[in-house]
Amino acid sequence: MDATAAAKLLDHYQATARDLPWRRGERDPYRTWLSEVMLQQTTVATVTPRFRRFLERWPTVEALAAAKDEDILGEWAGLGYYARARNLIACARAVAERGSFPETESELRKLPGLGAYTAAAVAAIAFGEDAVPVDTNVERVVARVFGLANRADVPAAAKAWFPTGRHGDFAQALMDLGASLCRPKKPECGRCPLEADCRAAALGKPEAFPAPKVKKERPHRHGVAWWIRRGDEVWLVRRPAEGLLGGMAALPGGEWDEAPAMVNALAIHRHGFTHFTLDLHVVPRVEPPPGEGWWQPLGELDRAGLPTLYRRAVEAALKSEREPRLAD
DNA sequence: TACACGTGGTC
DNA sequence: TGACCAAGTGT
Repeated sequence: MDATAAAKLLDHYQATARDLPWRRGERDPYRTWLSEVMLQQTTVATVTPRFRRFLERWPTVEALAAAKDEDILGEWAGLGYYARARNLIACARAVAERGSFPETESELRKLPGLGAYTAAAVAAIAFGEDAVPVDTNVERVVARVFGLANRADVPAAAKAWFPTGRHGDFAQALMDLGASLCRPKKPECGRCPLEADCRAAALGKPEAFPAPKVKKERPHRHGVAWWIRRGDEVWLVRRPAEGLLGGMAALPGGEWDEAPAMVNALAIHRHGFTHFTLDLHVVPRVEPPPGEGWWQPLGELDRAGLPTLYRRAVEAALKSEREPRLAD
């Protein structure tokens, strides 16, 4: 692939790029890092308002490092993949401790939550290094342009194609193209600046590149969440720091099992995780179980920082209390 | 390498 | 409506 195609893509990007809030702070490693972590496996539409809120509340990495864990986890609630938030906290404190962000890909890579993609993205975008960030968009666009069915062949092809001195812009141009025209399904090759340079388009089968991943079956599980009221309050707990929804606020309850729960539930909320689905049976109970927890006013549930599973389960329970006949 | 790890949007 | 998918990382 020649430099002309790369130049065409950069021109197209310059002409069409959206005014995303983190683009204005591209040379600010804090803003670049924060946006890249939030964008891991999460859409631009979801991230945009959350990024603004984070930046308003914690304008610098020092401010974020000084914040309480529960405040940061609460602000992350609903964004998913909560290990990202736990790593965000650890990373902010490591950076504040050393005084500033490291400025090379290899040093960035050592920080918690910065894997191969994010370290390369921050190095390229914030520090102008010729690092090669390969996310799912870059992978797909490069696989199509070069006609690579095998994803393992993509990084080398990408590295050869990225124009020297423009890696940050080029990565964003590829990601933007992947999100807009070069989509997984029904790509708009007719509007793509790279159509004439694209092997997959020439073959007439852009969707065949890269080869689809093999999908796995999702098991179904059941669990119990206790619904414990005291006046206009409900008993909440904090989940263990590790594992699923680690460190997040929650309704108390036991382990999730594959066996159906034989209990009389106030509500049953079905929730889909990445690797299994869950029927959470919300069951009334009088006394809190042993252990730490707190009474959360029902009028201040938004401030509890509940992940979506529990936010929806609480909504279902409240609805069922209001309209017992309509309860499932 | 393969799996755990959330959620919301799209078709 | 269920499958697919998203600016991936850690183990």
